[in-house]
Amino acid sequence: MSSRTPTSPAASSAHPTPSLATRLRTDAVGVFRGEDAGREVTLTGWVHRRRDLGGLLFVDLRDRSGLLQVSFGPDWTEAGGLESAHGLGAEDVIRITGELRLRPEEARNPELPTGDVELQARTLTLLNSAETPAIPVYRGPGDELPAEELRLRYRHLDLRRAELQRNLLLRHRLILATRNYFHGLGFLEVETPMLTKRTPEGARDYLVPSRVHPGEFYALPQSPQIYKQILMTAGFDRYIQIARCFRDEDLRADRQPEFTQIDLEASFVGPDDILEWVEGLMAEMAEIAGIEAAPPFHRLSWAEAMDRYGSDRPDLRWELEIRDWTRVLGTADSAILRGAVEGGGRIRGLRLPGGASLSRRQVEEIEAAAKAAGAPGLLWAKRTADGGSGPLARWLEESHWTGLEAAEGDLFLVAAGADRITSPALSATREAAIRLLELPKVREHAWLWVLDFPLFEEEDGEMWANHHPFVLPHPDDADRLQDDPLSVRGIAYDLVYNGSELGSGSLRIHDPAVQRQVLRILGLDDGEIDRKFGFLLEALASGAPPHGGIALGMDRIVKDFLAAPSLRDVIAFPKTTAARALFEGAPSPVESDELMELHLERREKSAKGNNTSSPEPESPA
RNA sequence: GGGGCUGUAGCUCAGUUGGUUAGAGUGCCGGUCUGUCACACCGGAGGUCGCGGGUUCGAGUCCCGUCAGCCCCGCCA
Repeated sequence: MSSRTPTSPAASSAHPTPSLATRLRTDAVGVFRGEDAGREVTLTGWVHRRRDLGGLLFVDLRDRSGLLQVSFGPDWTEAGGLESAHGLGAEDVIRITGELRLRPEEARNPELPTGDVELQARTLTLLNSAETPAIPVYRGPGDELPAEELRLRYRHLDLRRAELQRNLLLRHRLILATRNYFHGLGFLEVETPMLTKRTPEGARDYLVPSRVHPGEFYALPQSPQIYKQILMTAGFDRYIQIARCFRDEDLRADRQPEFTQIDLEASFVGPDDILEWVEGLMAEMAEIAGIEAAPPFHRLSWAEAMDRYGSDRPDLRWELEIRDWTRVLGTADSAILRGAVEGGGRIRGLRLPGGASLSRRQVEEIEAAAKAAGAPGLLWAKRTADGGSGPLARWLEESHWTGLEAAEGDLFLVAAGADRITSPALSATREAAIRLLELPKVREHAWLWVLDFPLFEEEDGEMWANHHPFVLPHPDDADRLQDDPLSVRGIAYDLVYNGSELGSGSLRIHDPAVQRQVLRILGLDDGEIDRKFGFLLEALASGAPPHGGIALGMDRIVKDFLAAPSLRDVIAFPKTTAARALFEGAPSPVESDELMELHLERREKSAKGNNTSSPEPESPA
């Protein structure tokens, strides 16, 4: 038995591919190399491409392992096989028996892993013919991909492409590695329900009507959060699940309504236990994906991240940092700057050496990004040979320029006011400036932990849990919980890779009294608390161990490791931005008797204008 | 819910200031071809210009509406 190099598209490390031989074939097509010449094989696969020279005919045979050229000719192919080979079309499914031969020296193809050999077909069997594919599987150099709508509509064809096969193979290997890794650490995989109780806060739930209980609904889980905490109280001290989660919110390129989390929780842990486990997992995953991850990862407190980068998930591939110029510029004779400082705000900004080369139009593009992030405006100035230019420059005396440590050619981008406004604006400014100036990266793979998030945030006078209501208050801050809750940090941590949030976790409250207190701060009265969280409080009161965990976004991990443009490229059957499945056509209307059984009634959507109600393919009259 | 981009042959795209019969490449069909690998060459078929309405002598092109896909804001504890 010869051990061959696997040629699957994502085989980037020594991960052995088992033989794909079956009763119908002796091998997969992509495994063959020069040393296999002389072997008698039977292979199956799809017709990828055909080159018909009349007397000679070549077919690129494809399966998930790769491509292999099959040659047909009168000297080695049975007459019947030769004749039907001329009629083969793209995506026909065939089976070929013949001998692997070294290709003539001048006819080898160095671009193909199997390019030194070809299968000389003796017999050909058409296992299934294919209609002309609606979208091509083959993609020539310079060919654009078909429209995304068509790729989703004909997903069975799009998924035949090597790129998507490679993506899903990597995904498989990462999931497998995850299970092995946590198994090795003593974690147990426990499944939790998909038909669950509606969660009172957070994202919109997908609801499932109950047939046996009129008017009542299950919810699909947004995450197994409460279940895993209950598993901790039950004594399963290390839990893991590759968990499917659902949130009925509008989509983005990095957001699908249905997604997969690596969900874990452990008892009797400190935050560093979780962080180190996850760092170890990321190191293993990164190695599989061929990217760099060297624990321990850099750590920033939430406050520091907001201060230096304006974001709770800064992209540290670039070093550019926000500076505090409150002292330096607070003396400038500008109403905006003075007002900001007098109002208790700060003056912060970015210094961009060489940034003065940007056109006014480009600087305005940066300002537009800041405004889109909620800033009323952005002040800017260029340091030039004869002083300065830009809206900010008129307020600047020479002493200000000195305080800014300005050099000729610098661009200064400044925002003034409360941090909660200027931080997001400066983060957007930072990203736009990096893009427009094409600043060089200082590293290709930036791993980061962001720690100590505030427990609460206030919006329109209401208190909200920053993460979720179960995060353990930081012990140093716990005495302020009642009087100054907004200043209380949680023992919480986010994993950030290249500016993308890959995971989020915390230690949890295990004292039912503290849990009740936090829920009260969030505005729930005791009745609501018992109704909505009674089962959790009951579990905590039964002797819950200190515990904590994290949830990592599997889809995003695969997407970011592949630098794929969209989550749709790492999910086999994704939804569109309108949450539709174009291939199978979900969601779809149901018959009214089915609705009746579920105690539901369809309400006509009130029509706009003087249109009557929308047409509905209901029961035929 | 809001903003933006896109929609023309199976696929990818062009289509000028509103003006004769809407084009190209590829795929498809037919033919020639024994070392191709984006095979080559010859010939052919293929169109509800997303859909509906309007302006106009005349609309792929202008206007209004609508549908779909994508990107963004809101939303996503």
